Amino acid sequence: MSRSKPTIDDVARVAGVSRATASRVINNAPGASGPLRVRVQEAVARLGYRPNEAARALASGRPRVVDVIAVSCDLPGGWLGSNPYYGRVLAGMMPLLEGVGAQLRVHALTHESAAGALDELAANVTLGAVLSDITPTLAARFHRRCRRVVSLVPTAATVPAMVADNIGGAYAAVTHLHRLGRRRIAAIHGPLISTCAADRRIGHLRAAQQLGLAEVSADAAFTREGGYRAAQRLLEQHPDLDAVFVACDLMAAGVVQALTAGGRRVPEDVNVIGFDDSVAAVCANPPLTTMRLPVEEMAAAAVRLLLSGDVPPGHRELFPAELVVRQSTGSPTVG
Amino acid sequence: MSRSKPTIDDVARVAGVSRATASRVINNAPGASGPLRVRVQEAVARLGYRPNEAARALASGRPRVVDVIAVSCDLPGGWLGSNPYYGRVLAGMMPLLEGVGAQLRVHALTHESAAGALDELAANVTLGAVLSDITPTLAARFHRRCRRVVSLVPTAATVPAMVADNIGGAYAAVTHLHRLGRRRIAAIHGPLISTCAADRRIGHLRAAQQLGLAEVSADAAFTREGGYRAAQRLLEQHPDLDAVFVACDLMAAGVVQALTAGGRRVPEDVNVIGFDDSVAAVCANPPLTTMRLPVEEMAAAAVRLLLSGDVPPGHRELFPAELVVRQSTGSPTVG
DNA sequence: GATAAGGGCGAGAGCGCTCTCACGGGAAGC
DNA sequence: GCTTCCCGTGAGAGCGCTCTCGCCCTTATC
Repeated sequence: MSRSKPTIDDVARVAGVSRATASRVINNAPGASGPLRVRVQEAVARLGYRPNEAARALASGRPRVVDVIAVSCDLPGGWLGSNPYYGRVLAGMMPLLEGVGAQLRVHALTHESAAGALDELAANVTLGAVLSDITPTLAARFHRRCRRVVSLVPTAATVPAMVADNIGGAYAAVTHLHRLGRRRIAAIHGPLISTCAADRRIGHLRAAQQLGLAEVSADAAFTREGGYRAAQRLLEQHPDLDAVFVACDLMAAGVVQALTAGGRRVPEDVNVIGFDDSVAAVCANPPLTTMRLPVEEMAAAAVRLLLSGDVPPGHRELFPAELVVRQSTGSPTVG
Repeated sequence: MSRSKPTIDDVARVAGVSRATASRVINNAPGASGPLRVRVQEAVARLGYRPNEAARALASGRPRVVDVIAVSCDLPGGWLGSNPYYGRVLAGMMPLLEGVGAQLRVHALTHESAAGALDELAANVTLGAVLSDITPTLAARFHRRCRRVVSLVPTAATVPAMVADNIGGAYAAVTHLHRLGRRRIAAIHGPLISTCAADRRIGHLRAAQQLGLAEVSADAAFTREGGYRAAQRLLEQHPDLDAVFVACDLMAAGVVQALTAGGRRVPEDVNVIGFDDSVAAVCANPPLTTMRLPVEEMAAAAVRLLLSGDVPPGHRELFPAELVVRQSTGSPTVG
């Protein structure tokens, strides 16, 4: 049937060679040469042959797929739509995968469905999985079932991870505000379930203690609304605050809005510093000073480790957070 | 070997049934019943059996995978990291795919590599492909090679599409500004290569003509920087403008910043209206009035069509853009 | 000139699963 | 009590590919 897609057998027949030789040529493997190579290539071109991924995966036992897994609190995929952070993860992986002809599969799970779904996923991991958001317990469980996995957030010690220096970043952020002469520095932290948020909290507390600052803080979800409301609360309780350290840019954008709405000028009256350097930081007005996380680099490093085939348990690389100064802390820098 | 993963044969042996029956139970297919069902399920649980996706895909001839394809101008994946729009596409598809146990594969292509890569992809499309960003030519080519495809942007007429009413939305946006009493309305359009941008331009021009407005506009890339610079240019040439229609929120966030930097108050001096209702719109300060596109719904509708199995060429559904009023056009609404 | 060594090539056995088909036994119909 | 039908079950043939073998022909070695 000319209707159905050509298979490698068709190619072999047309080229007048065996299926094995056709396979060798198609995969650029040694052991076939000269005129046969050309004949096979011609046949491929003539038939418009494209290898079937599924068959290739089954026969070789190692499909070329990297899975990205995020466990979020709410709707499956809710995070992807609202938090620009995750886009950077995918963006960082893409060029590398492109290079080796691997594919990217995205899985968004809710906490309820996570346990079962993760087992299912673990059984079908091929090149490897990247955990972009997950709790330590679930990560450890996943790692127990599948070794080819790298986490992008701090988790159990055994799980290989490419993690940002959240503690150091938060510490540096608070220190920066202090250096600018701010003394009544409040903090808005993320949800406790997030290990990133927990680390940023630690960094903040450490800095506050060392600098002798009062520990003024509020908790919020990693959303703009969360930041907005937390800032309102903070403003009520501490109307004289002169700086806010916010654990995520999305929240920080809300904080700036709340401050403006509350009659404060940013940065003149109150300095704001965010975290992540996501699109929310540059879209805020004024643009946010923030701690840039090399998310793309971390994601790329995770993929590189997975592609290397050797993912030692406990392997951990720490990526520094870098201060990006924009206008929300008083710099004249303009985008 | 207890080392290697259990197969369906192992399950069948342990359960004391045939492979066929095991398959029936595992897939919830009719034709197996009573005690056998239980025995198979017990065996599955005991062995920790998980079906192999690749084998399943090969044998059934229809792997459960939906591909999302975007062709961007720059780096592979660059768009994903910088434009929150695409996250919404993925988020919209996720719940539906979850429901049917299908997977989501993401492909980010550059214009150079697109042609060849698209052919490759078209040959391996299974449940279907969603084109989230592509030129009409490439879309038509893809559709010629693979019918199971839906575009989320306006393309060639033959390609099935779930598209937003970009023309009507832009028209409504400009009309809204006019209704607020604004008369010196400028526009910032997106790149010509984007059909969405082209349609929004048409809508703007149509409204400008009907309302008797001067056609003041600038072009920019769909980025915050692009919006910022275009606004600066516009402000130089037309310092008296009192409103700006911007073809995308990301640009609009930059526009607000440029206006603020140029000493204009938003919304008092200049009204700004964006497009998309992305995270950039709510992060901007003041939050942006914008034309909300039901991106998630469009993406979901695309998936639903693909899952239905019947994707008639030329099929097209138009999704209305909805005005979301926030502060950048003077409303007192606060997030 | 005989034997060893090497490399190109094809035959064929799976990879783990789905699905068709044929079989057999119990219920229904006469 | 015999035929007919139906439904639960198992045997087995692939799905399209990779990869191991072993064959055979060529080249190197003594």
